[in-house]
Order: sequence, then structure tokens, then C-alpha cells
Amino acid sequence: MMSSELSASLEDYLEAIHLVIQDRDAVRSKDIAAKLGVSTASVTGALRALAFRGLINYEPYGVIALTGAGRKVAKDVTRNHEALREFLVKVLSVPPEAADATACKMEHVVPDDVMERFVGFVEFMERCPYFGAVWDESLGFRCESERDATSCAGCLRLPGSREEEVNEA
Amino acid sequence: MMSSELSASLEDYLEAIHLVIQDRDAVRSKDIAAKLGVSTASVTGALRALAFRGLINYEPYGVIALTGAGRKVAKDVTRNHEALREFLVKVLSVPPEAADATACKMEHVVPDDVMERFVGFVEFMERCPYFGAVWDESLGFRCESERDATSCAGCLRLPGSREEEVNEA
DNA sequence: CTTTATTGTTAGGTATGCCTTACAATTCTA
DNA sequence: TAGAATTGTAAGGCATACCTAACAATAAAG
Repeated sequence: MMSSELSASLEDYLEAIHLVIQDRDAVRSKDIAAKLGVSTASVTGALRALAFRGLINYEPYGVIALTGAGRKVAKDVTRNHEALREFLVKVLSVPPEAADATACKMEHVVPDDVMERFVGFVEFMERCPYFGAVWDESLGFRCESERDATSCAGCLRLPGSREEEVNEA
Repeated sequence: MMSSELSASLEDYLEAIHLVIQDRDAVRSKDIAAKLGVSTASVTGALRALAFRGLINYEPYGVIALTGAGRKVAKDVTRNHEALREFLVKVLSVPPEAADATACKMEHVVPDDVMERFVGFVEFMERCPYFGAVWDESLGFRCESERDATSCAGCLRLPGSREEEVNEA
């Protein structure tokens, strides 16, 4: 969206603030520093930059809170992070921890229109009963889905429908 | 591999040098600058850094050439770039130009073991006759493959085999 | 072979993003 | 409510990575 004007570093700070807020109510420099693996001194600098951009409310020794704009960006970043992790785990069978680390880097470089497709692909995979690509360390991906004599007529009728899944569930 | 010690920026320079060499024989600072959209002054600094790391042979006003180690890294980076672009284009239907730009960013953040899977997934997709996910701007991915009464027995017998494809071609 | 155009380098400046060390504010506890 | 522990900030440094402007080297043209 408009997060393109934020550096990867500041996006990370914003995301960290957002995640910490969800757990406890208070966000402390220390928590952010711990989450990102930087010193608290670095956090102070980042907070100033975020406040300058109107994304957080902050003054020295004061309470840290996301502004409306900040919350929006933080949510976008977090959502993208989660979508990418999901793709890596569910489609590419990357172990969760590695997927999370990679998603954390990817979220800053994958543009929104490409993001859509990562998301869409996961949805497709979960919708399609014939999608059974499974990773094998030495053989790459192979297919384990049960493709018997069933045709895909039903699938083709309902391209992106979520309603169908609700009915099935 | 060991390219993890190189910054994204230096990887880009190395890749650019490699690509320019493939076209003409000579590599000039100007070409690299043009390819990466930076000033020639910036190129000088990068060349020094690459020479310092033993990845290129370089002295002021002299010929720029990749060392063995440099060529290896350059090839790795280039291969990863191409694999990611291929994935984006072939699997996610990202337009080639956007795919190239995104791949150029992703190549610096996707670790090798995850790279393998992007590569493997493209291979799988090209191998599997039932894989027909097609992107639709408003509906996301839908399936257009012709899944009739055929079973996947053959596919299941030959998980990652390339020989089979050679026989078919 | 000398002038001009191209190309490359140096010098100096900006911005980011991190660090450590030292100090200030706050909070907890006795 | 003072002193100790925790937490936060300021100051000063370092590395990366870019820029512009001025100058140096090489190559091309006369």
C-alpha cells in the first residue's frame, strides 16, 4: 500500500510493537529490543523516526501507542508476514521456524500485487482436493493426492468460492 | 552457500558484472552503473569492496574480471534470481517484468534451502500433467487442467525423475 | 600529436541503522 | 521515602551505501 515509504527496519519495529501490544498492554523499549535482537538505544532512535512519521505516539519515557495510520501499516505488515509464512509452510513445506525467518525478510521486498498471489495460491491449494504436492528432501516435490476416476467438473464451476468450503465444513 | 557474507548490494554488483561479461567481453564501470541505476562513483566503491573480498580482479582504470570465487558466487546469485523469476512467472503468473524486479529483491533474502523448494516446485509443476492453476485477477487461482478419468499411478511411480521427460521429448 | 570527449576516481557529504558507554528517569522494595 | 534495580535516553562511533562536484586518465578525432 503506502508502506513502501517505510524502510524494512522501521516496518520491523512497527510489527514488533504491534505484536507486543497484542500480548500485554504496555510496550516497553526493552520488549521491542528483545524481539528484534537490537539494543534499547537503537529502539529509541527507531521510535523517534516512527513518531516523526506519525505512526506512533511517543515521547521520552512516555507510553508507546500506535496511531491509526501506524496500526494500519502494522496490520498490513503482519498480515503479509503471516501469509508468506503460510505459503512457505503449506506449499513449500518449509519448517515453521525457517519459514518465519524467511517470511520476515520477504515481507519487505514482495510488492502487494505479488503478495496477493502468494495468498491466492495457498487458498487454491487448500481448496483443490487434487493438490497433493509433497516435499521430499532428495526427490523434490512429488504428488501424493488421490487422483482417481473423479473429474474436476465441480472444481471448475467454483473457481474462488469460499461459500462451498463453509458448506463442506 | 557462503554468499551470506556478502551484502545484497554487493551481490547485485557481482551479478551485474557477470551479466555484462556475458554480452560483451569488457566490463566498464559505466555499464554496471547503468544496469544498477547508480552513479559511477558508487561503482568504484563497490569494486574496491569486491576486490578486497577476492571476488574480482581490479585496479584503478584497469580491466575488471571475476575471480574463480567471484564467478562462483555470481553464478549462484544469477541462478537464484532466474529460479525465483521462473517461479513467479510460471507458478504465480506474475508478469515477467514485475517478476524480475521482485526476484531481484527476493534473491537476497531467500536462503538456499528454501530456494531449492522454489526450484523444485517449478519442476513439479512442469512435470505434473494435472497441475493447471491459473491466476484470475478477480477470482484468484482456479484450476484449468483436464482431470479426466486418468489416475496418477504413473506420476506416483516417478517422483522426481527427469529421465522420463527426456524419453518423452 | 594535441585537443576533445568519454570514462573513471577522489573527495566530501547525506542518510540509515546499528553499536557501546555513560547518564537520567522511573519503579520496586525494604 | 531513600536506595537499589530496572528501564530509557543521549552522545559519540562505525559501517554501508548512496550522492554530487571536481579532477585524472584514457580513448577518439582532428
